[in-house]
Amino acid sequence: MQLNRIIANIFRKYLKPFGITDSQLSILFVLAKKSDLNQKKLSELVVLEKSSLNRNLSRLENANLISKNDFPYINITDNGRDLVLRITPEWKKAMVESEKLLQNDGKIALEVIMNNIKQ
Amino acid sequence: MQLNRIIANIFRKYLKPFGITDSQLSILFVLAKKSDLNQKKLSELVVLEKSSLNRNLSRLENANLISKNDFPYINITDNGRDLVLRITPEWKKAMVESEKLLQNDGKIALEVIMNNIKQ
DNA sequence: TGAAATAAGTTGTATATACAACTTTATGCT
DNA sequence: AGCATAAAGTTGTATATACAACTTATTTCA
Repeated sequence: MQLNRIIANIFRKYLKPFGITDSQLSILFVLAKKSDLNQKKLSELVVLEKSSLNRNLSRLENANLISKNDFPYINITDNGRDLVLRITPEWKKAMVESEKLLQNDGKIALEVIMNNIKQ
Repeated sequence: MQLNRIIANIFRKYLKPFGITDSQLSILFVLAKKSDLNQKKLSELVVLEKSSLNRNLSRLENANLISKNDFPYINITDNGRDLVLRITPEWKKAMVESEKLLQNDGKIALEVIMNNIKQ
């Protein structure tokens, strides 16, 4: 559980300059790939309770990163796509830093999965 | 990051009947091993910001699981040791469930993110 | 087609966390 | 010893989350 907090702190550090949280970035990543998802589907994809998702969507809408205009479907805005592009390098840095930590704690199952995906 | 939430939810589910959070359990685990730690040391061991630790200690003290009597050192109470013994089986269940999820769903969730990065 | 039932979306509330500011305690130095 | 400085501990504040209750939208079926 400590690892959860450590990794969360790492991501927070890298994402703070963009005024966005890791949950919100996850949402943008998904929306960048798929359009016309409703909140139910989105909440399953990003594994956020529906009320938490709903509030994150409000924040993202206020920041003009997503649009609720075509209810009930949620779509990313051009602004949102632009942010995803700009933020990805920082996100990668957070990943690298997290992976280093995970490797140090070799007993953690997470590491196995991360390595698998890295191929 | 989704994995963080999934795992946190699993632990919350198993620990809820005991009225304790995963952070608080981490603290008890450490205190069961080592005595006479001050808050500074403890916060490093459990990787909790000092104010978060401080508030968790207040909660644990209210529940009579730890004692602040020999300031500045924190010690677990007999009550606390007893809880650790009773809670450990449930904690293990949470670990098993977490590991299963990591193997089944974690990979898929991470692939979604990795695909977004490739673009 | 329209009412009942179900699902999706939103809001209310409590809790946990981090950062920053503040207070208290400990340390160092003359 | 006593003052200044640093460290540890506490409190103030904002944010994110989950669960529960509530509202709105959709589906089902007679």
